[in-house]
Amino acid sequence: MRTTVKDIARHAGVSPATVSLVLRKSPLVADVTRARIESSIDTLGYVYHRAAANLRTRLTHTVGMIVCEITNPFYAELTAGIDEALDKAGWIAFLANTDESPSRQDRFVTRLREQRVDGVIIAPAEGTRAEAFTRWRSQGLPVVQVLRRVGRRPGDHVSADFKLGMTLAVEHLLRLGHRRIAFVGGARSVSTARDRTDSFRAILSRFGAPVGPIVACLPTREDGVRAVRQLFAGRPDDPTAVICHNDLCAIGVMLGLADRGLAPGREVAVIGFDNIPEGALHRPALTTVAIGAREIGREAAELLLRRITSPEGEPETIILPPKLVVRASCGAQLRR
Amino acid sequence: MRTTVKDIARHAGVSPATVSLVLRKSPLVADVTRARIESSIDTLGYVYHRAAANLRTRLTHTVGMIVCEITNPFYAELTAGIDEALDKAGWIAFLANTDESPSRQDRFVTRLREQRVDGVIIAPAEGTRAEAFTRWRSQGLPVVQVLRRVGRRPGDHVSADFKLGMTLAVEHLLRLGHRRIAFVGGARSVSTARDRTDSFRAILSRFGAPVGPIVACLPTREDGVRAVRQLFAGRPDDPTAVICHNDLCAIGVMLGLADRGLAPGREVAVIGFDNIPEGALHRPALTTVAIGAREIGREAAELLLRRITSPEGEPETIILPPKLVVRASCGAQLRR
DNA sequence: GAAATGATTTAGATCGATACAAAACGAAGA
DNA sequence: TCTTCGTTTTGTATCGATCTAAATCATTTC
Repeated sequence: MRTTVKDIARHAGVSPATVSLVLRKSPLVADVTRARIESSIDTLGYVYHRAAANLRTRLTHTVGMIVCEITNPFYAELTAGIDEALDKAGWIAFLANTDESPSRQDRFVTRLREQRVDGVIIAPAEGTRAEAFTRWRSQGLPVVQVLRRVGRRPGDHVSADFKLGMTLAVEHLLRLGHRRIAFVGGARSVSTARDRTDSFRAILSRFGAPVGPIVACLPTREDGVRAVRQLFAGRPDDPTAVICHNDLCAIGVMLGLADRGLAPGREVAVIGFDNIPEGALHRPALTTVAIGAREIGREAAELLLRRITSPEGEPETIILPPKLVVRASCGAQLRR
Repeated sequence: MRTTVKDIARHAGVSPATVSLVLRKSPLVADVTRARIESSIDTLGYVYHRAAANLRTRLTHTVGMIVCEITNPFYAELTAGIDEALDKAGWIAFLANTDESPSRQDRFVTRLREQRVDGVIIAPAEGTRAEAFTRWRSQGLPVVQVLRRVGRRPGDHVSADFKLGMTLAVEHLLRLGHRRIAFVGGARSVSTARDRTDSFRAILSRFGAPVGPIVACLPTREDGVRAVRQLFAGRPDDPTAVICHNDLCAIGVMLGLADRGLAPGREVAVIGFDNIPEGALHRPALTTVAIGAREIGREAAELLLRRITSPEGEPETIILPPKLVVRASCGAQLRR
């Protein structure tokens, strides 16, 4: 039998209502009474039963965190950022890893709503339909999208400026003299992939440079290795530089190049996106467009908490600027 | 105003009690009635309020998952395994990332107990005191430790047989003819580190081989690089093989060796622990003692669910056998 | 046709806290 | 001494489901 507010009340010789006031740190209670009750709480080893309280207050102080792929270091970092910000505010998050399955994602959202989470942060699984978001919103569930964006309707969203990131990467390569620049990672049906592909094309054309080949690639090291085989034929018009959807493929591409006897960073420039720790220590060290995953996580958590306290506020879109981190894989040091 | 059991009861022309029976899939309800109620549930768009139900049933169908370092790919994989098994059983987990801080860990446990989780899976932060576990257990909170083990008291625990793993690694190197084998990753005050260091010593002595130097190293790539500087002096009695606490340091060691002009896999053999994806694609590919992180996660989740249903059962210790995955970094292919 | 049986359904208390309105108290002022 | 007023405390209904024991109801049996 667990100790409850009633037990404490009896022990301290007051009413349950007063105990409740103390628990909620209300200023109404006299100091002597408060002290007495607090000592009762200690001696009885009471544990606050938030779920019971929630029944009346309608706030559970919990949120859901739905991630498409927790084993990707980038998303691991994102969840760490979310967790950090929530912890600071005294909240806590359910984690659900969808592994890119929209049906798992649906199931999780249902489960989270049953638990009455106050809101959800979601990096949508590939194939999520915009309809899902309008449904959740119509059910009064605050939802913040991170990174990927589904649908056109305004909604809370935290991401990075991938267009700017791509501009930085392309400009950098053009400045280094590259004219045959390829993009690896095109075809996926998520906004973050489309953003990058589109702006890759747009920026190259804007600079009057030829738009190099675009090769589909999953965001994995393995598929990066594979993409190299598709991209390099050993002909004189092979690309001299490759921009990759993310660091995982970039690392794959570097491995694939090395397998083919092409030295990344010397014979072919490689640039990734994300700036995962692994890239900094790879040889050659990976030049990359740094997307602050932890920071995006923090911002998303803070935005969600704002939205929960004011559900009727204007939707916010927070786009953080990326930074180009120049290391060895783009050959910049070399040409100096 | 949310729809409740009462609303459904009114709509279907029955009592709330009957609706509750339908929600719990009780066989007591007549088929016609059940159908009618289910259609009411659909038309009213009812969402089950699990938290309210929990108040009576004492089971929340939630667990806590406390991880010491979510950004380590190994632990990311572990959480994916836990999440997978819980999902299958219809449960869901809170995630808390302690970043190796025992005080954060304490705070999280308190918060989880307030949420009345039915149990906790924990990879304890470095510096966790055994007293914490006895406290939690005395409070009736089922706790399963994963990997690291704190204290000597019997308790539920899922891990891998690191001693066996170390044996496999050492035997392999001895068979390849190595006599000067070093261990990188000694000093941390967690059981998984002690296990490895101790059995490193024990096994080498058992085989009558000299026990090479043991160098402290954090489980990061960076510190692996640093350890190399400490270990290799360019003298003839430098080690010819290095076994590392985990794959992250092993990769660091390989990078450090390359920086020094020593080819890992040819001039120095390197073996890690964990088998994270990154290692398979590193060049040279990393030979490693594979610890099935996802599987350990699944086992831990299943064990916790068992413990929750029978709190008085005997504590279980599940130790999964590791496997040596031979790739290029140990030079095995070379010597054939 | 009454009694017994089994299948369904339900009233009402309950889980553990909070919200609200009202009560008790003590000090100050008339 | 009696009001009045501000401070503190409390009784009771409530959140949304479940549990228990008891009430209906439809059959079957004698």
